[in-house]
Amino acid sequence: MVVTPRYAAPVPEVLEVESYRELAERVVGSRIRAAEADRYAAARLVAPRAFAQAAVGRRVVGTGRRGKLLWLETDGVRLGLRFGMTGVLLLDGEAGIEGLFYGPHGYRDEWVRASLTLDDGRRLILHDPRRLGRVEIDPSLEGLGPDVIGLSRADFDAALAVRGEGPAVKARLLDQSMVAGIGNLLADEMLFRAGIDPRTPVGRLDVARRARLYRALGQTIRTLRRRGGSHTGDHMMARHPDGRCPRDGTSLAVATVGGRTTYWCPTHQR
DNA sequence: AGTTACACTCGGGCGC
DNA sequence: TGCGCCCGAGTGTAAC
Repeated sequence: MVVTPRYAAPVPEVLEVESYRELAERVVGSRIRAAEADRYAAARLVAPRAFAQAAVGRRVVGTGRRGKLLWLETDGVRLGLRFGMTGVLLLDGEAGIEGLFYGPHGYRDEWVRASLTLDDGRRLILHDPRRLGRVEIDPSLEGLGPDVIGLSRADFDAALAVRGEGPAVKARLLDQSMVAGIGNLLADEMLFRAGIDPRTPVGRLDVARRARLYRALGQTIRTLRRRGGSHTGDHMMARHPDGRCPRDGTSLAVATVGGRTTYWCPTHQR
């Protein structure tokens, strides 16, 4: 009954949101017959009623994504969707295709925070146990850097440019205004693969380490996308208090870096 | 400039 | 089996 994205990981980072976008592509061409958003999903960005008014009657003509922000392009407005920590996009009632929901929290009707009902009866759903997902009308792309998928070396270098030491490299990777889409898990995984201490000030990364990080970024995106999401990294299984480095067996260090819980290997990440 | 704290919000894991 | 405490993978703002 419910059609799911290719993957619904514990937390939506860019890979998950991209799979939500692919799912949303299925409604391109349909007209929105009804729209709902609860006061949380619409919080501070738009009144629930205003969201419905803006959406109803529009035809979906395309989809777009920058980092973790997804939108539906319509013949009038752009409808933005953010997924917070636990949001998943679902498509309900697609004829002939039966999906099962294997998301991290299962499915409950009361976790539907916003929905768009299409003229053919299908329903696009923002399902979110915690209420940190949001809907938005004409979301601004200001404040979002270039998308991490397919990021060029030039854009990567620009994102890492600093005067002086700058912030910890992990903080910079998580800064959505510099590169859009990297979340905590992807950041730790790419630093793990590159062999770089997440606390290293960006300005202290030499040319060789920048090159390694750029390569690791591309590898991480490609590999985890193929495996099925941002939680499928090599580093993931060791993300617990007594985790050991899958590469050399060292006990992982854990600390807050860039405001997020960070695990790294003190032996090979320097 | 950069880091930290906290707020949001609530499921899930853990300890008792 | 039940209850309460604590954490947090996303974002935004304020304060140090």
